Amino acid sequence: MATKKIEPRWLNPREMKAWRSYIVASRRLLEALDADLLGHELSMADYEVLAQLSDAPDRRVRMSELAEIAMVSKSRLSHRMKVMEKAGWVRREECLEDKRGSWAVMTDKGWKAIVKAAPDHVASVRNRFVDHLTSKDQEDLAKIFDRVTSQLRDQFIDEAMPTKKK
Amino acid sequence: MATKKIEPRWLNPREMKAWRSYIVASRRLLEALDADLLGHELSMADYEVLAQLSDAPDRRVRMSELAEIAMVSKSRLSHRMKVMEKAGWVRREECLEDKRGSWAVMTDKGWKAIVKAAPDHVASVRNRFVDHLTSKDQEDLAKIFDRVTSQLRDQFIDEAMPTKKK
DNA sequence: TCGTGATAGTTCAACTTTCAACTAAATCAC
DNA sequence: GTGATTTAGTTGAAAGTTGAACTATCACGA
Repeated sequence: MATKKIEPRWLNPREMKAWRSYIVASRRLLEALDADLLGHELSMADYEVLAQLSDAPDRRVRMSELAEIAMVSKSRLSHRMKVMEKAGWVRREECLEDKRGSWAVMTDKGWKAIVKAAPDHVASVRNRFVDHLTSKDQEDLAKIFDRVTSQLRDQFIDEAMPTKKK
Repeated sequence: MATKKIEPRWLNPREMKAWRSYIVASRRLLEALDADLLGHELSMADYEVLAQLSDAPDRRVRMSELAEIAMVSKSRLSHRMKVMEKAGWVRREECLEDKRGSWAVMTDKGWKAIVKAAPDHVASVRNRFVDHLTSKDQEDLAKIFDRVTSQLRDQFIDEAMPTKKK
């Protein structure tokens, strides 16, 4: 790999400000949201898993897909499912269509847990974040971050297929 | 504690979109930035610690302050410092002014490591994030997230001192 | 100057996450 | 069909993180 030395383009003050404001707020925000969920014995990541599961048809999703939509690794999901299974919130069922696979299924107890946690979590998201944004802010923000996400996806595709050009 | 049952104010579609766009992009972004730093044997959190240390006068900061500005817990910092000390990037020195305390000091080797990592990290922050924002986006974003941070701080103060009103 | 409480920092144990190795089943190429 | 690859998911060990308990020191008031 040829390593041409390129003078780095440092961030100008405006760029730096945006980046730092974002990163600082994000860390503190996630921290606060996690703390707010503590009373329900949930982390943000576990909440996300349960929320996605509760949204799915019949409250059942294939493990791989759940990992994908809840944005956790398969391994991590596997471990967390074991814990949440012990808590009685979820259950795993074998998949008949694909015998390698399995279904993550939400139990009634899990449903009750997420239904109980959701109002507090939403209140927390409001208090800590959403209610401090104007409608315009919300729209701007969605636009910006959608752009960031789609760019990340494109870059990921590029990196995964280094032979394909562009 | 009186638990008055309040009908939760769910997020409307605009609010939900903003929140989800933000949370999805943030997770993916942090993931990508972390992956980009892997080549330098650094995580974002460790990078932050070293960056803050390298910015300090004489590249030395008291442990508590370093934990504060790098946004990690004291316990976590203590553990990471042990690792980074083993790597030869930092060193701890006893504090003469306050014998309970200690200084985190960056070594020459640590300085070289951060100087080597920084251009790649900045490029990564650009590629993944900053370069996809217009100047206006950057300004909007900084304003929004500064607001979020200061609100979080106010809430934290409120929670820490529940007797004080407002 | 004593004692009480706060602060600085580390450590231990419990828990969580990661990464690589693994099993088993599906799919593909010929 | 059959061998090679890919995919689904789990596991175990190593590494990382958390939170509480702990030591040592400092700071303050009586």
